[in-house]
Amino acid sequence: MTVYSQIYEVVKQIPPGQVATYGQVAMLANLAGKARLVGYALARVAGDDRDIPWQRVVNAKGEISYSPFRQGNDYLQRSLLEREGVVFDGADRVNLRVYRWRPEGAAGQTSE
DNA sequence: AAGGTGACCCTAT
DNA sequence: CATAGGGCCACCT
Repeated sequence: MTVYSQIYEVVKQIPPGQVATYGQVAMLANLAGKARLVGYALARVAGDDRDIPWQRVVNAKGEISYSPFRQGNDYLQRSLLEREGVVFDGADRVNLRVYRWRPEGAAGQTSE
């Protein structure tokens, strides 16, 4: 069992049509403040393990983290999300206010 | 066994 | 809003 496994477990829980930020996943995986590890962990699994919906993890801005190391997997990520119904705005970002995953009983949804 | 590496986030200017 | 700087580790060879 590794720390990364914890991250994967959290990512696996993200429901279709919704997204989570690296920081959010880190927090849920008990790694608050170590958002980078989430990215690093996913980099290790992308394209190798389909059991993990890595596509549903975006950065804090709601954007996909593009990187040359991903060899286009970043663009694929966008396609996969759009296929799930997630819509990107003119700035290539998703509205986290709408698509952000809310684990279990996440309350605090009074208005807005 | 040590070091390089790699998909981030937040605060202040 | 864009840029700059600081902090964060675990995994693989």
